[in-house]
Amino acid sequence: MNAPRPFANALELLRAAGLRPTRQRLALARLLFEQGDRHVGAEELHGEALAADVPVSLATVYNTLHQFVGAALLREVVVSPGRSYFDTNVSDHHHFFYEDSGHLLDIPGERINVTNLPLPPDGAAIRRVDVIIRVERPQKQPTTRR
Amino acid sequence: MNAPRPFANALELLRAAGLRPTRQRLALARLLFEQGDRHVGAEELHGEALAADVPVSLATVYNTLHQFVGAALLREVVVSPGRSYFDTNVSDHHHFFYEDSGHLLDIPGERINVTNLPLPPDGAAIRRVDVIIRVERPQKQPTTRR
DNA sequence: TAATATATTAAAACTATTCTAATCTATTGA
DNA sequence: TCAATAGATTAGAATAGTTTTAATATATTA
Repeated sequence: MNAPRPFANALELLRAAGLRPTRQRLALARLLFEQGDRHVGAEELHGEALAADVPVSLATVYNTLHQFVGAALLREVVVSPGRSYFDTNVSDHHHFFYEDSGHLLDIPGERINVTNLPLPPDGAAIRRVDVIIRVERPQKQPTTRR
Repeated sequence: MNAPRPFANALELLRAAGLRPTRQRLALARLLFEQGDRHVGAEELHGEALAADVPVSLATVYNTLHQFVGAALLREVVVSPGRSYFDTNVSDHHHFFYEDSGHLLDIPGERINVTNLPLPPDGAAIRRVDVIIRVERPQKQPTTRR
C-alpha cells in the first residue's frame, strides 16, 4: 500500500499514456520521475540526458516534454517570457518564484486558499488556476555602495 | 474632482517617474494610458506607434516598457514562453487568460480571495502575487468528427 | 549656447523554441 | 521471423521575442 508514484516504472507510465516506449522517452521519463518532484527546463533535461549517455536531440526533448504535458504527466509553469519549467508534480499546488535565482518552490495546494473565483465569461471552461508568488531574496548589501 | 487617472497628461506622468519626456516616450505613454485599461504586447505597441506616425524603434519600445514597469506605471503579465503583456492596470487584480485567442481579461482584486499565503522561506520578500486563470472557450464542434 | 548626460537607433546577437525533411525504430500481421 | 508501415528521432535551419552594441541624436544644465 505504499506506492509513492502511480507507476512502478517508466515503461508502464509510457504505456498508460499511449506513447511508444522508445529509448529516448524511457530515459527522459526516468530522469524526470525517478527522483521526486522536479522543476526542469528543456535545455537542462537535455544536458542531463547527454551526461547520462543517452543520445537524444533537443528537439526530441521538447517533443517529449510536450507529450508528457498532454498526457498530464507534467505541468508547464511559465515564469518569464523565454523561460518555462516542467513540473513533475501534477497535483494541486502553486509556486514561489525567486526572481533573482530563477528558482521555483512548490506550495502545497492546501497551504493556499483561492476562493470566490468568478466564472469566466463566454461559457469558457477553467483549465487551471496558476498562482505564482514572486519573491525576492534580500540583497546582500555590498558593505558600502557609493 | 473627476480625475479618472492620476495624471492629466503624459508629460506629468513622465516627470513624476523621473523620465525625460522625449518624443518617443511621450507618444508611447499616450498610446498606453489615454484609452483606459490595456494589455499590450511590445510588437503591437510598436505597430501602433508607427501607424500613428511616431518614428520609434522596437528597441526603444522595449526600453520604455521596462522603464514604465520599473516606475510602476505598468505591470508585466507572462502568459506563455514567448508571450508577455504589459498591463496598464496596476491596481490589485488578476487575470483570465483565454488560451485559444491569447486574450487577457481583468478580474478585479475584490473578486478573488487569495488567503492563507505561506511566508516565503529564506526571509524572502513577496513582490507580487499573480493569479492567472487559464480558460478555454468551448470549441465549436465540427458537425461530425470521425 | 556649449558641454554633458541621457535616449534612440539600426543592426547584430542571443535565447528559447519550433519546424522540416531525411533517416531510423517499434509495432503489426503474414 | 520478417517485411511493411506508422510513428519517432534527428541535425540543422528557421522563427519569435527580446537584448545588446556602439554610433548618433536629443534633452538638460550651466
